[in-house]
Amino acid sequence: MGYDFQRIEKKWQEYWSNNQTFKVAIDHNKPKFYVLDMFPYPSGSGLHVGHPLGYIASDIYARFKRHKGYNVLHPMGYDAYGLPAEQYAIQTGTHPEITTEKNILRYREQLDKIGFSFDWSREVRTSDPKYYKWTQWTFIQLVNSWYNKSTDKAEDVSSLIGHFEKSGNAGIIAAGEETEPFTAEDWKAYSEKEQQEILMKYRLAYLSNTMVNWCPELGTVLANDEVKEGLSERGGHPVEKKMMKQWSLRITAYGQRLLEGLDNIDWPESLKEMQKNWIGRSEGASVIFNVDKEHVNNENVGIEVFTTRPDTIFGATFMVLAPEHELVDRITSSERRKSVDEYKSWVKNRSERERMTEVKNITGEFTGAYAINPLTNDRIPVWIADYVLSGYGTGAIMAVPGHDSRDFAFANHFNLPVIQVVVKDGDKPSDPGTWDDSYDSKEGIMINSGFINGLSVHDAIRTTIAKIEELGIGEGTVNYRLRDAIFSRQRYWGEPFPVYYKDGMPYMLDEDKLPLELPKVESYLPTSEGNPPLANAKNWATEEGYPLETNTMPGFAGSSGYYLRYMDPNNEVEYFSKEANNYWKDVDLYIGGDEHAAGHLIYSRFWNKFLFDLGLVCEEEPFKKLINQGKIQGRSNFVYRIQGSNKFVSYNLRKEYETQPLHVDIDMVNNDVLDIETFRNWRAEFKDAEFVLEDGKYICGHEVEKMSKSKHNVQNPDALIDKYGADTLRLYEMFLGPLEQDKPWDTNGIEGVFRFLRKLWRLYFDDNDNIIINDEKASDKELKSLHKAIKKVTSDIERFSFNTGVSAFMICVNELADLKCHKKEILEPLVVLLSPYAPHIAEEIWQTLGNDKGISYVEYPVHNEKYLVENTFEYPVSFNGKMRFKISLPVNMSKQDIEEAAINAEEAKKWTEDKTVRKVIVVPNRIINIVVG
RNA sequence: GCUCGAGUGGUGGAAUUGGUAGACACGUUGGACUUAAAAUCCAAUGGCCAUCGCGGCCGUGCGGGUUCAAGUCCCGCCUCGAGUACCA
Repeated sequence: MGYDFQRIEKKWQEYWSNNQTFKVAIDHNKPKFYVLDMFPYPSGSGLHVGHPLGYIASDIYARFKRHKGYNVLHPMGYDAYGLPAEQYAIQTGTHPEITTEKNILRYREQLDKIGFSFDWSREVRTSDPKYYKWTQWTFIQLVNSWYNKSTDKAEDVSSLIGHFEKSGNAGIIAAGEETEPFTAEDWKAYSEKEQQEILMKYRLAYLSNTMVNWCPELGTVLANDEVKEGLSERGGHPVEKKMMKQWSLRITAYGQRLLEGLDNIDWPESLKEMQKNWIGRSEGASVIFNVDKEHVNNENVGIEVFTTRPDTIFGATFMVLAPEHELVDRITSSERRKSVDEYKSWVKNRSERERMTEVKNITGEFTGAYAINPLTNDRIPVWIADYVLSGYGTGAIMAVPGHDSRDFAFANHFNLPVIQVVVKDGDKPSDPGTWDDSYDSKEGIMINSGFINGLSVHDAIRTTIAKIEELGIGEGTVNYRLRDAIFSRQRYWGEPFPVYYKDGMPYMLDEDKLPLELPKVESYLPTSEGNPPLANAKNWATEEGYPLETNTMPGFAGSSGYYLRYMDPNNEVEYFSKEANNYWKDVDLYIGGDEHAAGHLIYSRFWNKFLFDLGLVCEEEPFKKLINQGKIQGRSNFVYRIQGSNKFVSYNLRKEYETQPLHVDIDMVNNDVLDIETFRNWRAEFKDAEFVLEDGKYICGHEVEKMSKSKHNVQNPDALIDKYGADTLRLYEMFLGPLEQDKPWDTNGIEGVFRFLRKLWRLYFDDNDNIIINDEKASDKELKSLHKAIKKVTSDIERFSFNTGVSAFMICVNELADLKCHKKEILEPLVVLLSPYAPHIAEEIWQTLGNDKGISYVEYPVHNEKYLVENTFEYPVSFNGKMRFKISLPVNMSKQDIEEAAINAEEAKKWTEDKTVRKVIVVPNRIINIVVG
C-alpha cells in the first residue's frame, strides 16, 4: 500500500477536531506560551502558498512548545472588514457579510487541510458584533481619555475637568493642540458646547477639521501609512490633501513611549528601524524670529521656527514659511500681495503627486516682510515656498543656505546671500559663491558666529540652545514626524462609531447600548450629497432621534487589539477578563509580514499602551518576539512562439528563431518540462500547435515575478496537498529556505521531500502496512545518530532555522536506514522530533507503535551528550614540557591521522612557546590549530 | 539622497562563537532492477590539472588589511533588494 497520506491526514485531522486536542484553558500548573499569526483578510481568491509559510512556522513552534510542556495559546481568526468585499457589493449588490462568510468558509477549509493546531474555539472575526463591540468600547475609552504629560500616561477626562473647575487650564501639560489660557471661572462660564470644544482638544480620540489624505477614486480618506508615494496603497489611486472634519487618534501622545519601547522587544532590527523612522524623532530647538514692525503696523509678530541646527543661526540669511502658514496673510506687504496670493492658489491646486514629482523645481515668493535674526539683529527677508511643509515642525524655517542643501538651492535660484558659518576640520574658510553645494555635515568648527566661534558643531548646538533659552527667544525641543492617525473612513463595511450628534457636537453612546450594529443599506455607494454609505441607512439615529455618525472605522481598528480578545473570546461582559490577561499576558511569538511595520504594528502597540495606562492589560508591549516571514514570489513559466506561426520552440533553442514569450499556466509544467497534451487543450488556439523539442522534451523558460492570476503563476496549496499531502507541503515550505527571506515559489524540489516521507514510511512498514519494529537494545552508533538529531533539530527550532532542522532529521533517518535500524527505542523519540513538522505521519506511526494517547503532548526528547562523543582519546601533547591536552577526535579518524596530527602538534608547539594555549583543534589529515590568548 | 539587508556550485541553500567551505535537497550523468515505463536502489557531481590509484592548485561580488587560520572581523568599492524622502 505504501504511504497513503490522504487516508492518514483525513484520519488525524478528524481525530484532532473530535478530541478538541488543541483547545486550551487557563492552567496555573503549566507555563503559558502564546504563539500568534497575523490573521488573514479572507479574500475571494483563497489562500495561496505564501499565506501558510508563516502559519506553518508558527504551528511548528506551537507544537514544539506543547511537547515541551507549555500551555500553548495558538488561535486564529479573520480580519473580516475590508474594501474588496465592499467593492464586490457595489458591483453586485451582494451584502459584504455574505461574501465574507463564504470566503471565510473557504479559508477554513484550506487551513484545516494543512493540519494546523489552532484552538478554533477562540476564533474571532472583526466584523462580528460580539467582537466589534469591544472595538467600539475601546474607542469610547479613547474619547474619554486625555494624555497627561506630567504623569506620562493616559487619564480619564474627569481628572481634567476636575482640574479645569479648580484652576482652569493652568498647570496642565497635555498632549494635544495648544489651548488659550483660561481660569476656573472662565471654565464655569462656558456653555456646554464651548466646554466640549475645549475638551475635544485633549481627548485621545477626537473630532477635528484636519488636513487629510483624500482619495477621490476610493471615495474615502486614508491614514498616512495607507498612502505610498502620493498614491493609495490599495489600488494605486491618486491622493490629495483636503480639509475635512474627521475622527483622529492622538497616537502622537505616545511617540516617545513607542520609540523607547522598541528597546525592550525582540523584533528584527530592520523593522525597529522602520518604526523609528516612521516616528521620526529629531532633537533641536524652536526659535522665535520677530517680524520687523514696520511691516505689521507696529504689532509684535513672532515667527516660530524649528531647527535641528541651532548652531547655524548666524548663517540664517532668510526665512521661509509654508504657503499655508497662518501668518502669511498678516505679514505680506501690499506690493507683494498679488504675487503671494497667486502663488498660494497655484500651490493649493497642485496635487500631492505633482508636488512630489516636481520637487526639483524651485518655486517661492517674497512676502515683502523682513524678520530680525535674534542673534545677529540682521534684517532678513521672509519668503514662502512649498518646500517647507505646513505639517512638519512649525511650518516655518530659518534658512541657512550655507549648510542646508535645499536652502542653498533656493538661495542660488533667487539670488539670496550665503554665509559660511561651519568650516570642515582642517579646511580654510572659502567664498560660498564658489561652492557647488552647501556643507551639511555636522563635523566642523564654527566661524562668523559670534559667541560660538571656534566651537565644534556639537558643542555649538548645546551652547546656542542654552543662549536662546537664556534670552527667552526659544527653547530646546523635540519634534516627531509621527502624525495623529485619521480614524474615519467614508465606507460601509467597517465598524460603526458609537457616536451620535447633538447640537453638532458628538456624544458617546452608553456602553450598555453596545454593540451598535452595522445597519442594512440599499446602496453601498456614497449618497448623492457625497455622504458615506451609512447615510443611506434607514433610521440611523438614536432612540431619541439624534443622528448617528455615518463614517466607519478604518481597517486597523479591528486588528489593533484582536490578540487580547483571543485570551477570552466569549466573554460577554468584558473585552477580556483580568484573570485571562494576567495568565496569558502578552504574545510570546508573533509571526507575520513586515508590510505592517508602519501600520498595524504601530497601532497595536499604541492600543496596548493605552489599555496598559488604563490598568486593563498587564504588559506594556503586546508582542515580545516578532518574526517576519519572507514573501513568496511567483515563478512563471514561458513558452516561445515563433513569430507569426503556431509553432513553439523549446527554451534552449529559442535563440535560433524570432520568438515571442507567452506565460503558460504553471500547473501544466513539471520541472520546467511542458505537458504538451494539456497545453494543446488549454486554449482553442493551441489545439494544433507544433513544437520544436530538445531531447524529446519541451523545456519552458522561467522568471521570478509577483504572483498574479494574469501571469498564470499563482500556486494554491490545495493542488499540492492533493498530490503530495499536507505533511509534504509543510516540510517543503520550511525546506525552501530561511523563514525570514523572500524567495520565489518553486515546486522543483518538492519531490525530494515527498520522496523522503515515502522512504520513511517504507523503512518502518512492510507491503501490508504492518510496522517492522523490534525491542532490541540500540547500539552506540544508532544512539549517536539519534541524539545528534535531537540536539540539532531542537536547537534549530529554537532559533527558527526550520530548513536546517528538516535536513538534520533527514540525515538521521538516512543513517538509520543504512544501519537497518528498526528499534522502538530509537523510533519513538524520532517520531516525536518529526511531530511538529509533519504531524499527521508522526501521529500515525506513534499510534502504530502502540500508543493510544496521541502524540501532541508527548514529552520532547532531550539529547544526551554522552552518546555524541564516542571516541575520546587522551592524547598527550606537551608544550613547554608542562601542559597536557585532552583532544576529542572524530569517530572516523584513523590511527594514522592521529599520528600525523601529533607530529603537526609538535611543530606547532614551536611558535606557541611563551603563549597561553586556550584551545586545541585537531583536523584530520591537516593541521593542529592551537588557539592562544 | 538617507537608513537597513543581501551577494557562496547548474539551482534552492548549509557552515550557531573566526577553525576540514559547499551540509541537505533539486537537477544532471552513469549503473542496477524491469519486456518497458514508473517507483526504488547504487555511484559521480565547484573549477582546473593529474590519474590505475595517490594527489596538487584555485575558489564564498571586487580591491586591500588583521590573524597560525577569514564566507565570517576591519577599511575602501561594485551590484541587487527593501523602507523612506524637500522632515528643516
